[in-house]
Amino acid sequence: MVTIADVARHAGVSSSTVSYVLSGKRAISEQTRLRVQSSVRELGYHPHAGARSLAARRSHIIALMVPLRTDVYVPVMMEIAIAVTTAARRHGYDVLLITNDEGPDGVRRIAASGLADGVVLMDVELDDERIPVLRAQGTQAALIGLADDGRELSCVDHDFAAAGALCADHLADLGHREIAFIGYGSGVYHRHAGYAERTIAGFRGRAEERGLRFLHRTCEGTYESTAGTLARVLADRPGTTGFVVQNEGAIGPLLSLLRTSGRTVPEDVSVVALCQDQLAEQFAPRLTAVTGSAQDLGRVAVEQIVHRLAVANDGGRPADDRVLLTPALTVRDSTGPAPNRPSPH
Amino acid sequence: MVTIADVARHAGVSSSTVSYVLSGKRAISEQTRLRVQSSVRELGYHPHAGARSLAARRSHIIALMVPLRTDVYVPVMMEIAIAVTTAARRHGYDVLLITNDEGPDGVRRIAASGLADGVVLMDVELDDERIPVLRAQGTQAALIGLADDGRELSCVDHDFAAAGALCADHLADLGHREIAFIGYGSGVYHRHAGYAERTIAGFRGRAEERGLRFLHRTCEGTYESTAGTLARVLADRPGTTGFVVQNEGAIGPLLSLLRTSGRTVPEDVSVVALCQDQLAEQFAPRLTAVTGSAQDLGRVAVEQIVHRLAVANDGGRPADDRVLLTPALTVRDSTGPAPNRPSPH
DNA sequence: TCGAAGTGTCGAAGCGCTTAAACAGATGTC
DNA sequence: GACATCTGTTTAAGCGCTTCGACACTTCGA
Repeated sequence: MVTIADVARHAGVSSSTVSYVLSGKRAISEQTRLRVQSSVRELGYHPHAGARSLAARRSHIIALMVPLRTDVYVPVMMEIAIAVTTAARRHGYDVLLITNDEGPDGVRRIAASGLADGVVLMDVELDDERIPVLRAQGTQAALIGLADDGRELSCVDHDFAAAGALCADHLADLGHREIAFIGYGSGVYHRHAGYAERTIAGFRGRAEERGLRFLHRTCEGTYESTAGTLARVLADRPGTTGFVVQNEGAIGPLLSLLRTSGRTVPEDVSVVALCQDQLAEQFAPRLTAVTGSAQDLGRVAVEQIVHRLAVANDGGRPADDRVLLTPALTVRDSTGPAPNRPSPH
Repeated sequence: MVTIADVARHAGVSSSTVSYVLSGKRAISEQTRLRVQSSVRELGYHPHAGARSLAARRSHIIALMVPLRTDVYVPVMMEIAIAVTTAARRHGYDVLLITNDEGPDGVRRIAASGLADGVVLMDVELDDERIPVLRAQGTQAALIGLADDGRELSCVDHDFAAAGALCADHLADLGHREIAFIGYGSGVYHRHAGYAERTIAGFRGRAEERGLRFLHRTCEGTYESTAGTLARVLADRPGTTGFVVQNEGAIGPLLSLLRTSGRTVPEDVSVVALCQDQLAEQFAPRLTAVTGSAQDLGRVAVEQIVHRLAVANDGGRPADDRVLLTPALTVRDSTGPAPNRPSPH
């Protein structure tokens, strides 16, 4: 193993000089700096992470707590996790992966052992039991999802309300008057999952402003469930010409079922999906979709933590910070003008 | 921060005694042990990870290198990552997430800095450039996927050849004689991705033994691509009554297209999928599928590393180890006896 | 010309832990 | 009763790094 002392010897300086060259915390002459840097390269020196974290009391590790089982679409979670990792690397941090089944104790363990300098929590619930632990330990954290009580915390999330409103606007603009909102399974709403509630609230608000009639129906995302939901929608509101789908699993079945029932998209009915663009592109027809960037979510969370750590390190008290990412609607082939046939009501 | 000295003082012993109680590396009287343990609990002591890794020269961290972009179905990757994490915790390890875009340098960095004791590599290619680095650094590793040269390495993967053979057997047993194998996009085969090649080889071998005629066609997994592939298959071999699908993205479109073209599943044609059970359950009809456990993949990889570390720590030289997990076929509603109508050739 | 201020480097303490070696006391052996 | 053995505990030496304070040297202002 190559140590800082080896580098120092090789460059003919003291080890503290090598340390200062590497950290940039003190002025070092150009000449010395270059000599040290070339020794580092030549010897393939990498500082020992444990020694560093012991001496500097910072591990340069961010913990990422992912939900074990989730109703969040898994590829999106993965995208966030990878974005967190690459963003962290850009700031000189590594990412420790921990699962939610460790619960609040996991947060305690990571923080108390100095394993991580900060924590990114995914799938935060409105009243999350990990949050009091963060406060008690004084651990820097960024939450993906909005907590009930955001005091002294950093949060980032999609602006789901805006996403819902975008859907309503788009369909209203196209002249649709009867809309069905196909949401997540009922369990998600019973848990009061923030993203689900905020989306439907945003949609409802805008739909009312624009004078739309609409129905909100839950759907588990399987073929059978989607078939049942669709049948009920068409029975209750046969004049429905617009669909908003938030459950990724329901999209394929819905398109299939609409086709089978003799409705063409977008001539007879329009479909707007709340899902990532990549998924929206995979269906036929390609779906008009409202998307927020999962990558940005991860990146912003990391930047929030890095900022909090910097402030805390300078003896400051990081302020709370709440970022909502604006979603975008991309028009594709699944939405068109409302058909002219008179609405049956 | 609570240190080992605090615990020692609280329990009225020396700090080395506390250390020995915690590690179990030396005999400690029952009485002392209990006293120390209760002090640990009372003070909420967690050993400082950096100090521990510095002194013991082991970080108790396993690095997990995930592919950045992949043709592997993302939820499967996530399942593996989570299985690695939970398995690692069971053995007292944490998991550091690193992305493949760091490449071989990433492995070097992690190993040289003592950040991780071992590395799990996902999505290993037949001739992977990270492997020479592992050998050079003497880093313990487990590969998920089979490397070209497995000397002194631990590998684990699904037995994709057996999975392919299972598909052939099942369709042959049902009396099908003309089969189409819908594979991954051509890029996957050009890269000589092991799992794709081994599956098709296993399928081909068994198909020939059982006297099946078959066609292997690539498919990118989008709706358009699947439509094109299916059209060509039906044009070339109109008598095809059995389909094997390996590309997760092609399943939905294929079922849709078969229905549209007037073929019912499983009365007219049978479909076997190579995908996880959870996905197979989501379609209508529910799919007969061949599955290997992604969780086992992660668990075995961790066990391999933990074992290698234990052997290496005792001064031994870990042997190579290659585990192939046996896949299972679950019969559901998408396969049935071949129809009686005479095959047109 | 002298002291003050600035610049670049070094020495050494110490971060919290593990572990080899020493040691104290009980127990067994001849 | 002297000595070896075993058990349980402590002492102390690091592990490789960061960082404070000291120091030597240069530059500057008065």
